[in-house]
Amino acid sequence: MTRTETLSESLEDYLETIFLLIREKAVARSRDIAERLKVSRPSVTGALQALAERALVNYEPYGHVTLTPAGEVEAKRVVRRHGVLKDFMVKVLSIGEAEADATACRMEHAVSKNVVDRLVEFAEFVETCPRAGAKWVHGFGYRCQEAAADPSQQSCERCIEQCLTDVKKRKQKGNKTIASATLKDLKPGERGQIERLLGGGPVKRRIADMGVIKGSLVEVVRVAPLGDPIDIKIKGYHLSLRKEEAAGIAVSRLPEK
Amino acid sequence: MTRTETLSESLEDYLETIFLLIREKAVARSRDIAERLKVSRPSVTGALQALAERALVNYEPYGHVTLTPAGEVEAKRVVRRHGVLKDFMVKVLSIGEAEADATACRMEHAVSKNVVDRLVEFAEFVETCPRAGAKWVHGFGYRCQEAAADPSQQSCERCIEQCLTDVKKRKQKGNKTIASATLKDLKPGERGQIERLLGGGPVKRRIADMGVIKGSLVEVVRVAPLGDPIDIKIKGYHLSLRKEEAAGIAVSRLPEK
DNA sequence: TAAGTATGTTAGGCAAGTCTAATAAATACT
DNA sequence: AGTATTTATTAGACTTGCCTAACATACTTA
Repeated sequence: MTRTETLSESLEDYLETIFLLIREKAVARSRDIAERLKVSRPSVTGALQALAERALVNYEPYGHVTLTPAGEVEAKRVVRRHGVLKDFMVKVLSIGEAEADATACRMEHAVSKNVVDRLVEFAEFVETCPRAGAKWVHGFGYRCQEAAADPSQQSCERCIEQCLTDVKKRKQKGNKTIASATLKDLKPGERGQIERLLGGGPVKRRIADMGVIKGSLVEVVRVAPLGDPIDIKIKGYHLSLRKEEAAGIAVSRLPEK
Repeated sequence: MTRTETLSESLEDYLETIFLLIREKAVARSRDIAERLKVSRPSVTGALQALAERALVNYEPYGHVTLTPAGEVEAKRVVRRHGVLKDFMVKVLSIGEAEADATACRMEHAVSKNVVDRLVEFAEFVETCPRAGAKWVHGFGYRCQEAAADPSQQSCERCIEQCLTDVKKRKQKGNKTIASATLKDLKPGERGQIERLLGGGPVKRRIADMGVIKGSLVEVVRVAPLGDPIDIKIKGYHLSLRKEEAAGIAVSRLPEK
């Protein structure tokens, strides 16, 4: 009668790894899990049994491992936390990929949904607001030391003026392009800001459930060979859309980072 | 022959708690440690023994617990990580005190010095750069939604213009005040930006060791009754300065958050 | 100063998570 | 098809970190 409601860090790791392996290689073999997690094979077996007991994976000895619906939900939550933390470290804090990944692995067990959401919002804000923007963020170590070194803060003034002209430019250009682009038109790696959700089908519900509002950032992760389905990332969530669905989401393109 | 080099999360927690208790109440009693950490008394004894084995605390049965120099160094590192993470969540992410504290408790074991340092730099940058600033950060959930809702981005433009005039104002006022203030003049809670380190004594070395440069943020945490010593926070480190030492650090006052 | 109470320690047990060594099943290769 | 090899599992041991119960020491105060 081992009825543990909370998932230990260790089990979260296993669940995450299983999810990612299934994504990547279609099946999650015990061997691969052990390798990724740097543990012995028997440890994996033990974890699998524990996860099965909690009804998060379908497991039987020597059989294939799959996630139950509940397990998938849980795994996605962990994966999202990991991704958000890593993204934040890489894009905002300018930490190297490898270190960000390793740190995210350890941090992902510690943060609540609330903190993750704030992190996403903040990162979006920083990358979106013309007063900040990706360039500003990446220069944070340099530009403002310069400003501090110069008490008259000339450089800050210049910097802000530059920003102001950027906004004006964007404003002019913006009015032309905004109406035309939809999510379907973006290429992998491109990012956009949501303008409107046309057609109120289940898609609208699905992404509205994630707290997506007008102005939220969306990134196209992958587009399948025939343009269908389209893999997107919104607010740290991954989502798969059919081509027609993506066509119903009006976005304005965002400049590459 | 238990020679473990790395400190477990659990032991880090004990070390941190001991350090804080000594700070607050002069002595760390087993009872209080147990209460803070929500563990039983025997668990504390066990942890104390483990820490003593690692030469981080001076411990003998029924005796007072003190930190060894090595233990103090380690404890300070943990405390700093905790403080930096919490500060970031509270000040930048606008997370509530309680949740930020609890989350920091769990995250503090996961982040490397590098990440902590970047976090500090970024938070300082955000709070210092006139293009961002505390007000901007706190409004991040609101101001830019407004901007996004309005494709012509009028509000952003206004916002930036406001920022520009702020800089001009600060520039005028700044030239008068900068020269006069030193760290000794700040009251608890006030923050300033380091202008110069006058006199090259050991203090200069001590704080220069922490990566403090011209422009770094400094916050006065506590001033003892007679103005000596002064407790300050720099780059997430806590430091105690004598009055004369503080007088040798020229700062420009920063507006309250 | 001699109970009586608060505080700290030892002993012993339990759960989680890991390991190695040995065994069983599945897959691959003549 | 039958052996070889790879892959997965069981068994058993160890560590960490926690607990409760019982015992030991230190402090308090009548």
